Amino acid sequence: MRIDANSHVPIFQQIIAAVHGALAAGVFKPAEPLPSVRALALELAVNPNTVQRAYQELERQGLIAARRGRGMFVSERGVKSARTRAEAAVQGAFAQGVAIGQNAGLDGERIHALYRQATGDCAASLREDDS
Amino acid sequence: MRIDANSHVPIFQQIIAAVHGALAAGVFKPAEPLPSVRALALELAVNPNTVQRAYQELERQGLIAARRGRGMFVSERGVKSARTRAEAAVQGAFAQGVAIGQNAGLDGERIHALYRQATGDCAASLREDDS
DNA sequence: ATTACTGTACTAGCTCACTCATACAGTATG
DNA sequence: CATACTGTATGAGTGAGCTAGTACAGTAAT
Repeated sequence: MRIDANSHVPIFQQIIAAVHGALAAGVFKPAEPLPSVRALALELAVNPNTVQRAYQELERQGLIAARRGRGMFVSERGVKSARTRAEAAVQGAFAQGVAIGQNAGLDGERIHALYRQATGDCAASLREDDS
Repeated sequence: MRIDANSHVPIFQQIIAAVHGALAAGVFKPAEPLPSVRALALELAVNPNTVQRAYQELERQGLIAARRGRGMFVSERGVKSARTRAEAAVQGAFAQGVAIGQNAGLDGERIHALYRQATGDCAASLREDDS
């Protein structure tokens, strides 16, 4: 997991997004443990509380469950729920794009053309893997 | 023009977005004057400086031009530029959606299905259950 | 010149969010 | 119990960003 300290996106949100993706993609299976708060904090060179904040939000979303003294575990429906959330996020992004286009007076055909361009140009949006 | 004071989006950005949309949609024509800083501030019940900040950004983007003592005017290429910007924003939103989907391991077909849903359900972009 | 409108610059205050240090609480293992 | 690991709570510090008050500057009509 990589964190961009220079990003305008808060660290804890980057962690949330990373776990979201990992869960949805099947990197973590249900009932599997996640890295401990301190271990992940050490790896990312951030404060344990920052990781805790991310985990707390993920728990609130029902993706993971905390067992005091044991660790954080992927909840039973965590993987499925993460995928559902990912789909909702994708759909939300698309809907936002459509809304912007409609607000600017673009017709449906033009908007659809932009979608085609975006799908063909999606490799450009994967510039998340820094060195 | 309507401003949501309770929104987490800064007022000046809401103004920018509104003018963007109005320009792209043809509400304002080139060389036409925009509402004065103070008039718009009064209408929106905000500080003139907040409007000024929005106008300043719009001028930096080349959409409008200020004439001291006269007012703010839509620049010659303002409308066209606004439409270009809107299209870029739409495409960016689509690309982001695709990126999220791919990161979550969704295949192209599933992503495309979500796009279809979004086009039919664009009101869903006002969802905000998680941060 | 006066008046009333335009945009602009400077600065202060204020709020909010992120991050972190520290201390507390529970579990497993010897 | 002692140790070493887990997660959790609290409060402080810091910094950034938004907003607003006030004063300055240019234009135009009376």
